[in-house]
Amino acid sequence: MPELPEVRTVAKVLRKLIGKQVTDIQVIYPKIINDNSLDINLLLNKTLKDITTNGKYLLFDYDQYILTSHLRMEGKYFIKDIKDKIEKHEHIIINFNNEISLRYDDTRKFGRMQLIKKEDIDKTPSIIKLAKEPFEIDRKELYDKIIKKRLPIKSILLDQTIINGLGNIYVNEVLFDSKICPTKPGNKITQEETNQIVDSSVKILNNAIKEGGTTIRSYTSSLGITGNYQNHLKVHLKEKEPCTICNKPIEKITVNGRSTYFCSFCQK
DNA sequence: ACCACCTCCTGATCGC
DNA sequence: TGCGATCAGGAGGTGG
Repeated sequence: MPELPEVRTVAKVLRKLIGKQVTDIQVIYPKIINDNSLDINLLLNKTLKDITTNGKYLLFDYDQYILTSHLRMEGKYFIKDIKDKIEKHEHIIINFNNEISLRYDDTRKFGRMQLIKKEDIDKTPSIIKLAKEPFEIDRKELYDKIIKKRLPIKSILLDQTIINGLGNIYVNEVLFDSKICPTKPGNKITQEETNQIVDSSVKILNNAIKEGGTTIRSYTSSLGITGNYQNHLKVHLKEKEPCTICNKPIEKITVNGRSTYFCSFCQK
C-alpha cells in the first residue's frame, strides 16, 4: 500500500507534467471521484502548476483548483501517450497538451479523488483533520493524544489524525525499530517511547524516501519505476524469518484486523 | 470521546 | 484439477 514515501516518489515522477495544459478528461469509473467533489471537467484547459503531498495525499495544484488524490491500497499513476489503449484498471484519464495521457490505475477501486477550490482547502475535512507528518510533529502533543487511548499502539499510529503518513508497512517497521510491542495499549506508552517512535519514523521514512519507497505487490510507482526499500524491511512480511537483532522468529498476529509482524523478544 | 464493526473491491490463495 | 470461499486492507460511516 502506498504510504508517505511511495506517495512522495509518485509526486516526484509526476512533476514532469507541471506547466502542461489539460486537453481532455475521461472518467471511466465515476466512484473514484468523491461525491462531494466539484465536477472534474472544470479542469479542462487549466494548467498544472504544482504537485505537493500531505501524508498519503497527492495534491495537484491547478491555480484556482486543487485535485486531491488518495491511492489507498493499489492506486497508481502511469504517464502514457494519448493513443495508447486504455487498460482494464485505468479508471480516470487526464490528457495534457493533446499528447500526454495521465492514467489513474486502481485494481481494487479503493482510491479517491476530490476536486476543490483552492480557497476551500482549509474547509476540506479529509485534509484538515490530518495530523502533522513525523518530521514536524510535536512530541508532547503526540504523547497527550496517545495516552488518552487504550487501543494498541499499532492501531493508534495508523490513525492519520494522530500521526500523518504511516501505513501498515512502516508502522510495523517503526515499532520494531522502537522496540515497542504493537499490542501495547496507548495509555501505557511513555513520553520517552513517544519520542523514540518519532525518531524511528523520521529515520525509516527518510531512508524509504531515499530508496524510492517500498515495492510490493500492491505498489508500483509511475512508469514502472520501483522502489528498493523492500530490501531494508526487518519485520514486515518476514513471518518465521530470524529477527535481525536476536535471531528468534518474527511472529505474525492480527491487531484490530491488520496484519502485524514483530519480534516478541525485542519488542516489549 | 472512544472504539468495534461494517463497507468498498478484486486478485491471490486456500480448502475440499 | 477445479471451483467456491476466504483474505487483505485505508478511511469513512454507523452505532453502542
